[in-house]
Formats: sequence, C-alpha cells, structure tokens
Amino acid sequence: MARTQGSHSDITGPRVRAAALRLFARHGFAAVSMRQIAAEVGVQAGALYNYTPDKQSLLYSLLKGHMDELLAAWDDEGAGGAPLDRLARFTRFHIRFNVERPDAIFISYMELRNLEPENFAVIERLRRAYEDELEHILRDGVAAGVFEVPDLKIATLAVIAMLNGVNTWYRPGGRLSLDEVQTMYWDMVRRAVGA
Amino acid sequence: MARTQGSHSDITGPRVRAAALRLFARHGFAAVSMRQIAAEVGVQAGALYNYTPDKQSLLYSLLKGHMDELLAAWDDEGAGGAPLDRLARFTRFHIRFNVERPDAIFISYMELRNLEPENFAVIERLRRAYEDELEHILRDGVAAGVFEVPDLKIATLAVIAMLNGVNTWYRPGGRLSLDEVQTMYWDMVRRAVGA
DNA sequence: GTCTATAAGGTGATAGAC
DNA sequence: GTCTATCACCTTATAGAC
Repeated sequence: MARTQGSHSDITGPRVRAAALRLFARHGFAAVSMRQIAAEVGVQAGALYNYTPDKQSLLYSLLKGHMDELLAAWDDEGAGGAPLDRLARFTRFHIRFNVERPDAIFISYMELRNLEPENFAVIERLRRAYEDELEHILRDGVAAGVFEVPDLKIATLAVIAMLNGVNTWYRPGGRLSLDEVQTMYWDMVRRAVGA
Repeated sequence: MARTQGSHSDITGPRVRAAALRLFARHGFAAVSMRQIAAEVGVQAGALYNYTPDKQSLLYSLLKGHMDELLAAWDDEGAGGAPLDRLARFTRFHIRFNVERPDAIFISYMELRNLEPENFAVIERLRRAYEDELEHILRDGVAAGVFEVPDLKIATLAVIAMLNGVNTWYRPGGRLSLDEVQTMYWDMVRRAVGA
C-alpha cells in the first residue's frame, strides 16, 4: 500500500480523516501517533500536514463534522407533529444515527477532554443544541398533559443516556434487528416519561 | 512538597494510587506520564516503581480495586426482599456509589481499551457480574408479574446506562440533593420497567 | 525508599528535494 | 503532494549510589 513518490490530488484527505477516526476510536487520541495514521493511509508522516495543520485540528475537525451532520440530519426529519410522535421519531432517529457511526459517536464523548478549550466550547454548544431538541419535545408534552416527568432537564439527560447505551452492545447482524431495538427502546422511553 | 532524600515507609503507595486515579480521569491513561504522577506525589519518577511494576499494572490495579469494592458494597446491602424493593435499592445504591467516586467510575469505562487483554478479561467479568445482579432482579420481577420489559438483557443495559448518566452532570451542592436525584431516577426506572 | 543518571526509543512538527 | 531527514523533546523503565 505504501507509495514511493508522486502526486495524488485524489482522495488522500478523506482517507486521512477516516484513518484518524478509526484509530482514535480504537486506541484513544493521545495513544495514536501521526506516524500510525500515516501508515494506515499509506503515506509518510510528513504528508499528513498537507491535510491538517496539526493533530489537535484533526480531532476537532472530526468532532465538528460529526455534530454538524447530526444536527442537519435531525433538522431534516425531526420537525412537526404531536409531542408523542416527535418523541418516537427522536428515539428512533437517535438510535439509528448512533449505530450507523459508532466510531464518531465514541470519540465524540470520549475525546472531549482532549480538545483545546476553544474547540471544546464549540462542540459543547452543539451538543447542547441537540439536547435542547429533546428537551423541547418533553416540555411540549408536559404542557399538553401527555408526558409526566420528575424534572425536565433530568428526564432529557436520562433519555439520552439510555439511548446512548445502545452503542455499547448493538452490532448489525446480532440477535435483534435495528427495528426491533428501536421499538424496544421506544417502549421504555415512552413509559419512562409517563406517556 | 518535593522531598530530597530519605525513607518514607509511610503512605506513598496510596498517594501514588490517588494521584494516578485523578490524573488518568482528567487526562486519560495514555496522556499521563509517570513523571506527571511522580510530580503530583512529590517524588521522582523512578520511585514509583517501588509501588507498581509498570504503568499498565497501575491502571489495572485501580480498576480491579474499584470493581471489587463495588461488588462487595452491593453484596452488603443488596440482598433480599421483593423485586420492586430490590430494584429501588439497586437504583439508589448505584447512583450513590457512582457519584461518590466519579474518577474511578470515569476511568472504569473510559480506559478499558487501554487494558492488556488478560487484564481486560478480568474487569469485564466483574462488570458482567454486577450487571447480572440487576438482570436477576428484573427477571424475578417479570416472573412475579410486577415488571414488564421488552427484553431482559436490553432492559438491564438500558437501566444501567440511564443511571450511569447521572455522573455526567451531578455535582454535590448543585440544584438537586442526592436524595432528590435518587427519587427522580427511581421514578423513571420504575416506569421504564412497567412497575 | 528515594535519588540521579541513563538507556533505548517514540513524539509532533518542519525543511527542502523532487 | 509526497518523500527523506531532522530537530527538540518526551516516554517507560532500569541501575546503582546513598
């Protein structure tokens, strides 16, 4: 796989990002060297710096891209309907989105502490924006009398934590289909919020 | 704080463990050097090797000690009673135990991937044993007709994931007391399992 | 039990040839 | 755009003095 010389104005950039995502998820940001990433891509370490100014920016760019994609995807399919329908849609959306990109999800909450403060603040703000989407659904449901939760903020975090747990065990082709998993968690979420 | 010479058959060992726990939780195992740990304790790096054969053993020892303590604590106060009572006790126990030792909890699920395979297998087995405690409660409740869950294994993991979420936001002296948090989560857990 | 000194090797990042 | 070579530094772990 190793190249010896020559130009490749092709797809090296995306391959660098893909390799970094995979390795960061497997071993952790701090444990992965630029040389390891380069070896995975099939270039020498120096060549990576054509695609990122430094290692930190590479991590930030992966997390930022992931959060943008998450919010855009929910924006596409989350809008409208009664609170109960929106909560069902959120539950199924969140599970599907997460299990489709386990590496990005993993580093998005494991490597936050390795972001420099300004980068951390940006990602944190986006994470909050996503949480707020769920909180608004719950608030509307409580106002409409169809949900009953002990505390809006805590119910929001509890539901997200429960749904995030899926990624720790779900594997495509396992005992349960994605649809079955979504349905089971919807059952539990629905009950947890008193619907 | 730095010593210059002399013997200290005192409490250096525990201080090494405490410093390592704190630093691993803050920055991650791979990002923390033996020199940093030594500086925190107030000794030179070489002195650490009086207390651990290597860095990996230090991590393993922290995780193993934590899991032993968890299982022993639950063994002390978890036994007996009706499924509903046992589930309430598990919920409150799990939350209290977790918020009392955030650093140990954090590294126990963040640094598993940095354990060597044999060490990982041991910790994983203990984690399973703890999960099984909850699964047995749910099974007994379902058998008794007081719980209703979509799937025993999934309900177990969903409840634990939800409860683990507390550590991401709870701080002593915050808006809610520990008892209030325990009560709110018990509300949501009870409903999630159809009790 | 702690120190200093050191071995052996890995780290992120840059310079300049092609 | 990629290579090779290199800088300055940090890493884990050990040896031997005190």
